[in-house]
Amino acid sequence: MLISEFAKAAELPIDTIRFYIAKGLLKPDRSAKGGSNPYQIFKPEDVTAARMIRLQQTLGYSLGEILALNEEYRAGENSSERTIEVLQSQIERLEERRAALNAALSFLQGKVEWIKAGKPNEAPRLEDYQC
Amino acid sequence: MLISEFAKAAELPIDTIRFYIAKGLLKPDRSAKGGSNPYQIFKPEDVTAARMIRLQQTLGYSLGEILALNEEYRAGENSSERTIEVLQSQIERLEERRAALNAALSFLQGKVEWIKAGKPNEAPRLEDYQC
DNA sequence: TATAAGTGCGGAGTATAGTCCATGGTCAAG
DNA sequence: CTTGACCATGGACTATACTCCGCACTTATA
Repeated sequence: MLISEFAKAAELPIDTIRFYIAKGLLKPDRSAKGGSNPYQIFKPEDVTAARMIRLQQTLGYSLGEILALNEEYRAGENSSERTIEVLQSQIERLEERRAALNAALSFLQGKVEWIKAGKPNEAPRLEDYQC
Repeated sequence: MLISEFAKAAELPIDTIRFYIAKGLLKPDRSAKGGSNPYQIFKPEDVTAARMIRLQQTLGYSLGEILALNEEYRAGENSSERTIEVLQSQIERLEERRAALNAALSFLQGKVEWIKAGKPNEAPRLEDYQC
């Protein structure tokens, strides 16, 4: 897969892909086909990797953190215990984020209920939700 | 409340507070006490507003979006129907975000299970989760 | 072999979100 | 009335994450 095809598959601009390559987040093969090809070749796994990067971004990680997490993950790949540790720490961080998100949702839903009920005395207060 | 006290209450650097004021995200009173005071005066509600901004940030909104959302909210404050519409759209966006987050969690937890189970043939694939 | 389309690379430019600093004004205590 | 702590403003600076541009090279097609 050449970069333009990969860009379509990953739904990312080519420039962004090159930026990720420069940052070390993506590592397409160079010179496949016996060294005659000067272009970067992408595998289907790279599409998954790109999707993972975007997912991690929406979860609030910077590209630097994503690189560190993914390298940490790769480093622990030969030890299942270490891999599980890495995954668990990522899961914990996501669970914290989910808790904050749920608190925000409760807060907003509480506001809706409060308005629908004809504004009884007390409006929901942000401080009452652990956001 | 003067800015240094507010900074402690909101747990934000003074410079960041000033930055938010410049962006229109916070609007402390100017010249309270009969115009004799040239300083910005913060109310407890401003602390709540600051917390809300940080919460919205962790949920992935940019300061520009937060400003727009909050102004939209204020604009609809005289109409409870409009207010509910605004809140509902914010709630929907948060629910989408929660769905993506839950998908990511399932994916990571699936990976842990897969490793713990001694790596049966199929690893969980990101594409199987709507992230 | 010309020509268009695609690729790689370096470097400049942009947007966002702060962060730091110098200057100068204000205020309360001594 | 001076001193020290606090405050406001403008402008410069930083980091992150792109985004765009120009140039040179490659490859497929006519």
